[in-house]
Amino acid sequence: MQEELFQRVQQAGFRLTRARKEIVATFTEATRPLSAIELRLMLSSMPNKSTIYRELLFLMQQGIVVEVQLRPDITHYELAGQVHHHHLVCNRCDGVEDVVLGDDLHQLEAQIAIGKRFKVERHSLEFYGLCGKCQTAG
Amino acid sequence: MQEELFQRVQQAGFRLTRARKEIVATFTEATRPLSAIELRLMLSSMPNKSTIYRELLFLMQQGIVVEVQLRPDITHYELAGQVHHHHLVCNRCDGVEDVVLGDDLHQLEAQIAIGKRFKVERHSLEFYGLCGKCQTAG
DNA sequence: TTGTTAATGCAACTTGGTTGCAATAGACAT
DNA sequence: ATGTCTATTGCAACCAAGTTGCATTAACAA
Repeated sequence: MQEELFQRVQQAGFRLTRARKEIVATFTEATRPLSAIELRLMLSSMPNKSTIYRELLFLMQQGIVVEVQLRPDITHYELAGQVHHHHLVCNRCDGVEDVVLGDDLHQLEAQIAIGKRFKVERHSLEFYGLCGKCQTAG
Repeated sequence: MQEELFQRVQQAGFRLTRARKEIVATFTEATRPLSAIELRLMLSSMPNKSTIYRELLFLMQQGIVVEVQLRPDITHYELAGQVHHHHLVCNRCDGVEDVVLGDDLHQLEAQIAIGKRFKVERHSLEFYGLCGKCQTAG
């Protein structure tokens, strides 16, 4: 899984550094989007913050991770190429869950293209509320 | 229109200051969401930036404006209580247009509440792409 | 007009993120 | 193994959006 990504990076002429490998590994194991700061704390080598940001940029350019904007002021990142999905963000514990929705949104996009003359390239859809745990936790 | 909002503020025991009036007026006239910085530049009194941020917080607490997150790192604000709508954000000129969608999303929310035990409080949906002008402008 | 205190300006601060540059370390050839 | 080349790193200084403490100002009621 990560091996494939490692190869891809190397075949594109880039190096497989310790930080890079650790970051890719962390994303492939993560079950939710991570912020740059969270990510840094999860790495045993604890690279400099500029390394983290540069690496995230690099991985985005390589199409390995994508940005997701879950909160104002904090950009999160997740592995690219997953099944197209959206996020359930708990307003209490900040937990994030994925949802896979039907293709209604693609129909919507088509309608918008026609009705508004706006060519949709991507959309972002986030649901905010209370996860099961936080609903019962008073 | 703004008069109603002015009264609401005053009846809640708060003052109708120059900045506050100008900000409310600017939002009622705006045809798109505004960032704090844009807003400040639009005000003839050019208040201090802390005033702007404090005022936006105040207006949110009063339920007069709401946040919308159109871009990473910049929070936009628009008048609350409008017909529920979403945004078409042009990736080229940064222009923003509104769309009013059917109630499919509310059905989705209901389904999520049941299927995922997640109680949706609000959602945010933004479409990013090219507006009509930018599609033809090469 | 005056007193009370909400609201403002200012300056210093916080935080997420960026940048220039010298030092380091992958990958490849020897 | 060793050296060379240059991608990548660390560091320190920076930037921009947004926040905060505090003294000053100005709504508004009396």
